[in-house]
Amino acid sequence: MPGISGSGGVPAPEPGSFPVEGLLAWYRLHRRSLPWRETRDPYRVWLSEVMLQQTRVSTVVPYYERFLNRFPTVSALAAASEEEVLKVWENLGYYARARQLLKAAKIVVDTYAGIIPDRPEELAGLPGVGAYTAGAVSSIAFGQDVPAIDGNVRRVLCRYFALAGIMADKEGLRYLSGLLAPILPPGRAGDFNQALMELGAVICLPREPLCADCPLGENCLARIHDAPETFPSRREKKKVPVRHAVAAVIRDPLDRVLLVKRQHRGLLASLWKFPGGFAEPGEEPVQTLARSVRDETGIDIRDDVFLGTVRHAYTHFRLRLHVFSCSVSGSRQVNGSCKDYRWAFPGEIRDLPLGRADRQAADLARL
DNA sequence: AAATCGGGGGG
DNA sequence: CCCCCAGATTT
Repeated sequence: MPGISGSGGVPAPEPGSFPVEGLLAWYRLHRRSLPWRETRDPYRVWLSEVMLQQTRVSTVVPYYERFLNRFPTVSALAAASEEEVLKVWENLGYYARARQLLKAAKIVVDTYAGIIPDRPEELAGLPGVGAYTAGAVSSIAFGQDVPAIDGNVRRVLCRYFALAGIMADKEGLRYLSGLLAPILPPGRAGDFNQALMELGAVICLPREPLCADCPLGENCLARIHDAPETFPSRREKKKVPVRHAVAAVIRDPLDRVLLVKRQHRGLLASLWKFPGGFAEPGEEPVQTLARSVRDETGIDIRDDVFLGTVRHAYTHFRLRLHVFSCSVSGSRQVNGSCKDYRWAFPGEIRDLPLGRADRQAADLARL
């Protein structure tokens, strides 16, 4: 069991002392008005929770509106193509969410008769729905008495109960879940969960918590210890490497440009890209250009002109994408191993889903 | 348990 | 530059 740092003469926390009513009252008064709070439609709640995974509220709002405008119901989504969904998702990141959401929508339509299940165990069986999302949808849309522990809730609980450790692994989350179980107000778990998240988002901030305005007040053990910002403990930071890659804007005589579709798994899966790839150790960009384009497409290029370098930060590496314009030397026939490709006009490129870096490369090439 | 998977906003 | 965000999945 994860340790509780109840040293220093501070009494161990009593779950019974948790000011549930105070928190709920604060939430009723201060809750932000957000699009997904105007409804209890399970599809809309589900969509919001998936979009909000590792993504800020302010970022999600416009995507949420646009997505619902395009796919108003789970059956409308289930009938969509992956490329349509990815295009609407473009620049929101973590594109596996979009592909899994589409898969899950098809499952709901095909095996649940279009009815989104209400129990967390069944929800968690859907692609892209983990413990948090299952609890959130179940409690918010269906009023089930289950917890939903996201990063905000984890931080609030770690502080209130002065819990040592990171508490982000399965064991830690199970412990927090056990802590919440006796606190959850029956029939109001949806509001309670959202209240905890809202508190983490606007009061119990990671760096500088606004303790003076906190409805949990003097009961918070981290505040009593006078060190709320030290909970939960942080992961060690690993330094991220810089990786170099090239992108080839290859034009044909009709002024179309060659695009290839990425693999269905891995980074930016199923999005489109310009031909090219990562540099081998010690390789110069021009060499990378010729080699990676030939490897990927079978095409030999000529007349390469350097257009510029796009810098982009991913979670576990930083990218420097060197962009070149060029034309085909010899046959325009694309390799059989390159499954999905197309010669696209600039107008068509704008309608295909691209990652941020490739989109910037397109801008550099004035496409 | 650790790595992977995006992108943007704020300090 | 750094950090973190309504996490899930794979290795």
